[in-house]
Amino acid sequence: MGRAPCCDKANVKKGPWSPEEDAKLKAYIEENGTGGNWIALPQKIGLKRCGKSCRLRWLNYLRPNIKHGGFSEEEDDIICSLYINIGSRWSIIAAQLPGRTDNDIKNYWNTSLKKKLLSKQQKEEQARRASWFSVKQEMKRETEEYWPQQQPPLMPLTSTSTAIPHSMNSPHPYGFSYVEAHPFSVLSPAFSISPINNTYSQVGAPFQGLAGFPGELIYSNNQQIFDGMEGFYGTDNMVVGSSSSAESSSWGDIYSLGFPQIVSGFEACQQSTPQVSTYDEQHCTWAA
DNA sequence: AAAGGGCTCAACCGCTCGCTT
DNA sequence: TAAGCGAGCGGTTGAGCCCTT
Repeated sequence: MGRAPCCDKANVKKGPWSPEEDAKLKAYIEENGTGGNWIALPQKIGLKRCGKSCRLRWLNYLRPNIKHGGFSEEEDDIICSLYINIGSRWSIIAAQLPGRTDNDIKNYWNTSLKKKLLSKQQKEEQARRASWFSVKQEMKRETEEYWPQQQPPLMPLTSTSTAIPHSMNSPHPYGFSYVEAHPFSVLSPAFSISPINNTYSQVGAPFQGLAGFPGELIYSNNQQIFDGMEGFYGTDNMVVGSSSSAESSSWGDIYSLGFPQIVSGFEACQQSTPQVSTYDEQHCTWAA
């Protein structure tokens, strides 16, 4: 058996509110308050409306000090920042913006702000890729110059690799990880370079690099990959590895603009059994 | 001037949460 | 403890407006 309806649907008016209805509702609430019972309220004032509809009308339109439209740059920044950190929790976001309703912010985000943010991120990502490309070339040069012949073939520096900045709580907060984006099903090795200390390490046994070559060698398990993204987007709430909710798919939309290979790769990775590459010292090769 | 496609935003729907009995 | 109920929330819809052709 389904849930009982909150009101008699047959005798309830729907659609836009008339000025008379607005006036009745506003006058009553200003004089008596809601009484903590929205369901009973329309009957008390003779409105053929659902209690939920009255509540919505009051909260989103009739309530004093409501601001409509004309969002400022500062408000945009607050909304974007909160959305990135907590997702579509509109009521929480609205609580940070006096005079704004959750419905208003939700509409504004869906119609304007999302597009604005995404285009901004695309531009920033283009600029970032351009600057990281030169760093990658420098790394390749240094690798070829310093790395001894007998060492493992550490990092296939190819056109598909991607650089990701570290988070502030990373051991090397000002460095970045270098991730081979494809294929993700075979977890590819990755570099993580730090200007802070000049040592190499790797997941599993420590790896002794050459003195003076700054960085560390890691393998791209999920944690390492998303360590960089976490710092980049300023969130520590992101649950990596859980993509079943609608919320996380919207996160994917945002993230994919910044790191399209990583998001698509991560999704592919989730669907496959993770494999860890190991180095065969005898044959000087990596094997999955 | 008219058509139609896109956009905005008020309102609805259905779900979850928390309180009460 | 479980069921019932209302409040609150986020997703979605659709009427009306605006802009382009």
